[in-house]
Amino acid sequence: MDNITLANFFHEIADILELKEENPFRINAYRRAAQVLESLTQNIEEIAQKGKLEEVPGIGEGIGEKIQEILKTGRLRYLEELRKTIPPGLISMLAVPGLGPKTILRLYHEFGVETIEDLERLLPQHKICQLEGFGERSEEKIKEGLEQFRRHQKRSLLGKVEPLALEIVRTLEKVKGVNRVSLAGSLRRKKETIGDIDILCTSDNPKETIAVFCQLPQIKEVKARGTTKVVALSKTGLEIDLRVVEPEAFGAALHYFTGNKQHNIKIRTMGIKRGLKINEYGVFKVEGRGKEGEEEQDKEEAEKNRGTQDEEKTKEKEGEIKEAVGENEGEGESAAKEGVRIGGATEEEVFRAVGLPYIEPELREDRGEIEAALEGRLPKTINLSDIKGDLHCHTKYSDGHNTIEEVAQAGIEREYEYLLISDHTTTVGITHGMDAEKIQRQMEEIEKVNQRLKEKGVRFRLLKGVECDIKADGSLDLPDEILAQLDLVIAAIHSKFGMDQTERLISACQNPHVDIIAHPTGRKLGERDPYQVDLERVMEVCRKTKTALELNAFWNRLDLSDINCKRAKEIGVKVSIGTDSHHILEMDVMRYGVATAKRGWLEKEDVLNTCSLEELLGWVKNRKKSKE
DNA sequence: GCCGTTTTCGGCCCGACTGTTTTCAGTCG
Repeated sequence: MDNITLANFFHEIADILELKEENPFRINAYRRAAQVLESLTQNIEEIAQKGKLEEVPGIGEGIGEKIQEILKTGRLRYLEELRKTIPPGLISMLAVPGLGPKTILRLYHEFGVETIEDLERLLPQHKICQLEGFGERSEEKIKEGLEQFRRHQKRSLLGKVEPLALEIVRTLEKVKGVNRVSLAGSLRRKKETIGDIDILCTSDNPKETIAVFCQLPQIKEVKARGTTKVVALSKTGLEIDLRVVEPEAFGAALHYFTGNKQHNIKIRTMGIKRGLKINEYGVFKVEGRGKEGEEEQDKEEAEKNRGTQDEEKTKEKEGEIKEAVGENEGEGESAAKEGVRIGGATEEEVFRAVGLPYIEPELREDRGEIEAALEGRLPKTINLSDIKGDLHCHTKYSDGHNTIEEVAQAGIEREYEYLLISDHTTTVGITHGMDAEKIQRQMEEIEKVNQRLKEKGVRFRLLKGVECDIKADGSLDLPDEILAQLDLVIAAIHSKFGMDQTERLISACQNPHVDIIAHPTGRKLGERDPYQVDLERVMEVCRKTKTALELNAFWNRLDLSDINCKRAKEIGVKVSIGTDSHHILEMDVMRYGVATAKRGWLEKEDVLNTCSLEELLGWVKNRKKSKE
């Protein structure tokens, strides 16, 4: 059983327990176990076989036993019992923005609302606003939440969201009084899918900045607006959060809003052990923290309530507190800023405060980066500037838009040393791909272009290649004698996605001419799940045959995924980053590939196309020899 | 349910904003 399927058992338990208003820490334990399972590079089944389940952080005795049961029987009795205790539709309602367990349960008990459809039918009757504790606005908010849910059931893809986000960042940078602007959240971590856009800035005039932001042409509607924070909806229906912070808190806020949640919790917990309080306002030394500190906690409580308490009642208390924290703090922020500030202007200061070196945003997923940082074994991850060429490009010879000459020019503009022309073969019918005759013609044209560039003294070379289809029986779509003439051969699956692809991919790897397997799992984000394949076995064959696996940089694929990249590295398989571009403008998606490689902990030497041209051709030669 | 340089028991990150009520609960990130 794969880790994701297993993780879903625990997500479901957490969802149900949430609706049953169980102990939140217990819920979080299940949630955390699910997340840990999702980010493990090793198959949990192997770990279980070695009896090492409980060595996995977040998995203890209870969850360990449940995993064993699932692996053994494919079922979990505990979950099956749990399911009987609540109507199944309630779980899906948790996904509606603004609806939490309390509201869902209330609506269920008052009106028998069991599904999202029930809720949609109830809304026009205007009964919700008559409930105690609810009003016109609450009902309106539920309606808006439902609309947002319907519109945006799926998370958005990185490559679709990033351009809009950068456009807003650039606009904000020009606003008077704004000093620094940065993306935060999953967008900054370059996660393959994005829930919302988080933007952070510093400003001389926060009020004015917030006012300007709310008027931006990209904004359709403002959902919430305070003195430091705005929640808005873009015209594309995506949520955009803006936070305005003070310059001395920029690093702390950037770290905090970049996440992810588990990473933050670990950092803050490390802070607590050092007598520090870490929040979005900075790093603070708190006297008495880490010990009993009851007095401190009382004070904290009082502080928390300060901004909201009745002025008359708290006058006396307030006098004391103001003395303790200083007069000039903003309302409601004083509690957060309690203690002596020891850092927070930069993210480095936050990490340093807990004894860590800087950790890149792409690594902040609580996948062992904090432990690695502590032990001084953080990877020196790959950067876009390390990429020496694109190893997957299409031209007019199949379904690409540009000529060979144009593609070469685009490669030169990106300061590449080389670029692999890799058009489809004929089996991929709709692409009008290449047969043996057509590819001969293409090779001749590539030679001519290379010759012209050489004469002009341009240090750039087009490589002759192909994206050869792997047929259902594992054979390739071009004869070996043709493949032998090419500089590099990519092989990929484009049909019969229903079958198990393990043997099909393995036989392709074993062909002496195949250098790279493209988009190895066939997934299309938000469209198509990965096909059935035992990637572990394929990777093992790749290691033996020295075949590289592609990280397809196109944002709707990003295949290999970050976690699979990490696994490839562990097994010792090279990763080749290719854009699969069908238009020269698409060649810039390389940055999403590099970001995903970073998220997979890949270093320069793990990636094939960080090699110079000579090294690359040497690698091919050496690989061919070892396959013979 | 997990975990331990604060503990094998008793903690578990921390704050903003909204709506409805007037002191706080709910939700979100």
